[in-house]
Amino acid sequence: MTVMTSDLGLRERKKQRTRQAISDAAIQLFLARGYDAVSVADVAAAAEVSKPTLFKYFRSKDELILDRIDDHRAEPAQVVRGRSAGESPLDALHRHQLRLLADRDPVTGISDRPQVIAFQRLLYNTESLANALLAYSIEGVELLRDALVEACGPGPHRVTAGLVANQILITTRRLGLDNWAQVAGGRTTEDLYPEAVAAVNHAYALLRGGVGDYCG
Amino acid sequence: MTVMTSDLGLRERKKQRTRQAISDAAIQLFLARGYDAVSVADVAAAAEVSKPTLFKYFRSKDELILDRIDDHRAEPAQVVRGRSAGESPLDALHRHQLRLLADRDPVTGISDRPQVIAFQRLLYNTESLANALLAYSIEGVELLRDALVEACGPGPHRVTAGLVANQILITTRRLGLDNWAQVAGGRTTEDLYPEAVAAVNHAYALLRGGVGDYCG
DNA sequence: TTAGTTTCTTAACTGAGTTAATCTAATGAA
DNA sequence: TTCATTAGATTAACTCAGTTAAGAAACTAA
Repeated sequence: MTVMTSDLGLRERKKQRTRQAISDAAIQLFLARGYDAVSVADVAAAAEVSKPTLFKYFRSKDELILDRIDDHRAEPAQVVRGRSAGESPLDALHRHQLRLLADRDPVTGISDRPQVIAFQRLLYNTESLANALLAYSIEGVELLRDALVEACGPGPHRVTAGLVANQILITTRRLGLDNWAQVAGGRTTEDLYPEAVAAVNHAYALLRGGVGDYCG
Repeated sequence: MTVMTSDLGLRERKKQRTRQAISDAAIQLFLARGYDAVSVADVAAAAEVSKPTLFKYFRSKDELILDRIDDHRAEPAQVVRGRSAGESPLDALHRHQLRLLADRDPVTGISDRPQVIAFQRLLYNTESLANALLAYSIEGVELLRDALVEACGPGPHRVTAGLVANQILITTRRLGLDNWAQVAGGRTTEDLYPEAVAAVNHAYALLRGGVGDYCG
């Protein structure tokens, strides 16, 4: 007679709890003392597991943090593929970006939740994490390129779709970084939100119409 | 009576030779056996110095490689600042890019020198190096942004110049990566060169005129 | 309950990077 | 030339990230 508390077996539930315990201990310690001042041994001890166990759940120290970031890598490609009939890929991505902003999604760099702010500070102030995040943010280029090719063809040149995908992703990243810089500088979310919307609109206008008007 | 062999003292000359010896040993071993299969201790031994000495000359294992890459980070900003009267920043950058290509500069991804090809393979096939390279390639954004602001003003929105700088640098990187992929796939330089020129021209047309024509 | 499997711990290891004490050798002034 | 100064190197020992192997503990299914 199995207990009905969960669909998964006890073993699976324990694994989930262990993973969560490690992750929680890591975030808490990193936020309290800083990434570099905390060793993985400290995290393991706080989570009451051994070091090898920690590395069975997380591939590296970086991943203890990066795991907490919602995976947006495949999103742009999905947005392009899932757009409504008659909508252009760029319109769909633009609309999606405004949606994320309205939801105050952490990727946009706009959030007033203190935990989120502290977490982002950790991310952007730790070199190895910031580098990993940059790599992460354009990891989806090929996916987006494929989606664009599907939607619009390869374009007039072999490199077109890839270049466009790159521009879109780096622009998204920059917008997020820029908002974060403002928030880190003390701006409030309410204060910043209209500007952030305008920035997204402006960025998409740049993408669509080019930078020729600005700087020749 | 000082010997006239060099302007620098013996001590300084020895330092230069030591640095070179470490760098040479590192590249040679990495190319022969692969980055991960060679330890810094191996490099130090081959260069006949101690490990702490190695780390006095190079901050990390990565830097043993990255040190060999010509520093192009400040170049875009310099190109913009040093452009001839009447030339737009984008035109200057475009021209500069074609110049690098004509010179078969390694950054362009086009080179038929086997050493360069082997070196690039090492760079792009080693995750930590590829990540570092990505970070490196857009490290000059703020410099370029400042140069653009100087040349064209901040633009119609707070974020404009930064977004444009980002797009230019990521585009340059992508062009290089794309060329490298072709070379790595067996294309010859002569074969590829005209395409690469066309790609640069196309990329700058995209930057100038936007992607709107391609994908809405 | 037990056999079989998965997961955990312990202990010891490799490799990157650092630190402190000690030693060597280039330098420059007497 | 000589010698004190000082920059640079070495040795040895250390911290920390990440891995491996052997065995102990515990969930699962019968």
